[in-house]
Amino acid sequence: MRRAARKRTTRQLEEVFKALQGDHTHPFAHEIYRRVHKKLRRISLATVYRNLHNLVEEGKIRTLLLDEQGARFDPETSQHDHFVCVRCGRVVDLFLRQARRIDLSPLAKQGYVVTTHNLTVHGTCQACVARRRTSKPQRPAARKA
Amino acid sequence: MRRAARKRTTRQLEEVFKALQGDHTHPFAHEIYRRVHKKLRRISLATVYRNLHNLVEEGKIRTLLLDEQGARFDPETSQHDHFVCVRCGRVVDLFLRQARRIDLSPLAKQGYVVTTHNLTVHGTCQACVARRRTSKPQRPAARKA
DNA sequence: ACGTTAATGCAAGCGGTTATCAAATCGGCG
DNA sequence: CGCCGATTTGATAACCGCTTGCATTAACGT
Repeated sequence: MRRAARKRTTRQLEEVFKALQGDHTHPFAHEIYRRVHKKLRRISLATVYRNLHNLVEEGKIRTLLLDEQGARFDPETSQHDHFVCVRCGRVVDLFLRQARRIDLSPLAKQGYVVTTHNLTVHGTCQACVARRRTSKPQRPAARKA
Repeated sequence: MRRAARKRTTRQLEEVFKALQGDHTHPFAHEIYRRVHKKLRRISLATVYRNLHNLVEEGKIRTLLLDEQGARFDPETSQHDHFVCVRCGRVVDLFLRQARRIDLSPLAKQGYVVTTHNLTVHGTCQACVARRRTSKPQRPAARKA
């Protein structure tokens, strides 16, 4: 269903946006709800979702679909990539110089119109490597895309 | 929940595997169910999911999480990338020579252990470009990761 | 301030996926 | 080859993340 453009700026929208500012943890909607709920006790999860979508539509934040756990949200809208730790689920921003050099011109020559591209790297983060043989995965190790 | 390794080979498993052989459309589970159901009229969707997971675990097929529509399955297990058409939802295999040159050694130097990486390109496919101004998107245009 | 109408909060609903469990079936063994 | 225990299946309910319908609340142009 097509969503109409936002027309008003509500306290709820502002708080959802603020909850993501300066955040680098790529939280899920329920975590953003948790944060905003501290300020606006009566806000509902549906409103958080609606405002997240509004912000995405306006290009103020981005949606990340990195694993089967659901959508994450990222206030960093510039082109960058992500590393997903398959043990703890942590997501880290990557700014790989080389990755930006991916040559998509063969696609253009075939008639494709490219709008975006995403690179996601899966593996084990430093912290989880360190405790690799001493503990179990933090999450039901995400199957990767 | 941890899944035990498969111990028996059933007709259902074989048909699920065969339904994907030679397929390049990256179907969803329900489409695979539809195909297998023609051969095994009594098979249930749950069995299709179970056997898809078995095959993924054994490395015979791959799971693709490309958009919010759910998991797709791919019999091509060698390293390759994907193009997703945001208008019609079609997924095309990409074998980009340049993409394979992505240098992930900076990650290794920081202590990350890289197991896989996926590049997904979003845009409009040739067919959809051709009819761009004459028709509407085939699907509720997928938000991209 | 007022009124219009968008946005919210709540709860029900939805779609993909997974769990439950009795019944069917696989396959090793006699 | 048929038996029997263990695995897998089929049917269905449950689950989980997310969305939607609707009555109520609140932006904001006037």
